[in-house]
Amino acid sequence: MPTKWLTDAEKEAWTGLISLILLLPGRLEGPLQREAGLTLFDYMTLSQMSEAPDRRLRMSELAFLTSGSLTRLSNVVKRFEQRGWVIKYPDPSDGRYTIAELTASGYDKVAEAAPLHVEAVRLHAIDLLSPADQRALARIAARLRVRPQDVRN
Amino acid sequence: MPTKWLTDAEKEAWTGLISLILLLPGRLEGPLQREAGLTLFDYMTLSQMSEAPDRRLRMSELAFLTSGSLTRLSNVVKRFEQRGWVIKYPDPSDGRYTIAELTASGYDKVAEAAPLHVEAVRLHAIDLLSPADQRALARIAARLRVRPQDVRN
DNA sequence: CCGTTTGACTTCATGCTTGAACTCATGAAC
DNA sequence: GTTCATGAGTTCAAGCATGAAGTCAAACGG
Repeated sequence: MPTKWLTDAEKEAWTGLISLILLLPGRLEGPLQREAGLTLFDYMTLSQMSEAPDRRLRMSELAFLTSGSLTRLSNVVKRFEQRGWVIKYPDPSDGRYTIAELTASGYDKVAEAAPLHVEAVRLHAIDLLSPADQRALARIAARLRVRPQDVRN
Repeated sequence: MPTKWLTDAEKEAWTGLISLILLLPGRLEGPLQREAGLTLFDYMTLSQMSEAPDRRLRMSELAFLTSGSLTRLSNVVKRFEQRGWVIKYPDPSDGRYTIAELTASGYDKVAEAAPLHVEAVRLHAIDLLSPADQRALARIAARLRVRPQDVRN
């Protein structure tokens, strides 16, 4: 079964997408890493917790919201727990779930890191795009977030 | 100097971009990793070499083309060399540069991996987007590739 | 009840990535 | 010429990510 190759237009979208994927993580993570000692994924995790009701979420919901695997999240939250930013406990209503809750110290950390992140996002992305580009980007991302069925990975 | 926060429209572009960055690498890398033992960055590196004149490039050009750091590239190319996919030698015209050249065996490897990659790109990206989306994506990526000055990282 | 299944985590070994600190070739300054 | 400065590339240690295999709690079937 020969795979259908890409047309020129598709190829341009492809190269663009790949370069975004390879380039932006480093650019967006740099300031967070240097000045707050956080990875981008760390920041997104803390940020999602800080916006949740009572600043807590089930691990599996958090994994979904951060687009990460449960394995990855488990490791990250373990490190947070060791630094005192998060506490973990079984969900009282169903012991199969684990709840991760942001501590006051964890909240302080997000608040410290947020301006660094916003500034980096402006510098490397938002401020380089027109409003129409921004709408297109949001639309494109929404379409790609939907994962096709029949996929293992 | 307080950082300017994001408007709602900017925030949607931002969340979209972040989710792309966190989600797509894993999806695009899965098939390559499972069936060819390559990372996405590995594949892009081999692919760039295979398309270059005489299938060879200076390390620093290759780093630029793959959007990677020289450190990263050096490690990756060292592994390629050990597997016999690449040979390295100093540029005869200027000993400060190092040239990395794809071997026949390395070319075979790219040829083997290419259909896996194209299929994954179709499944997870291209085929989910309209032609207008594809044009927008290429345009957006082109704008973001331009790195702002005054940046360390 | 008791075994089985399901799904939510956790752990661990392995491999990759990163920044800091090197080495080395060349061109420039004196 | 000798010393410096520059920039390419490498190495190393530390930390992070991943998939496979494990644990454990609740639901389900008989």
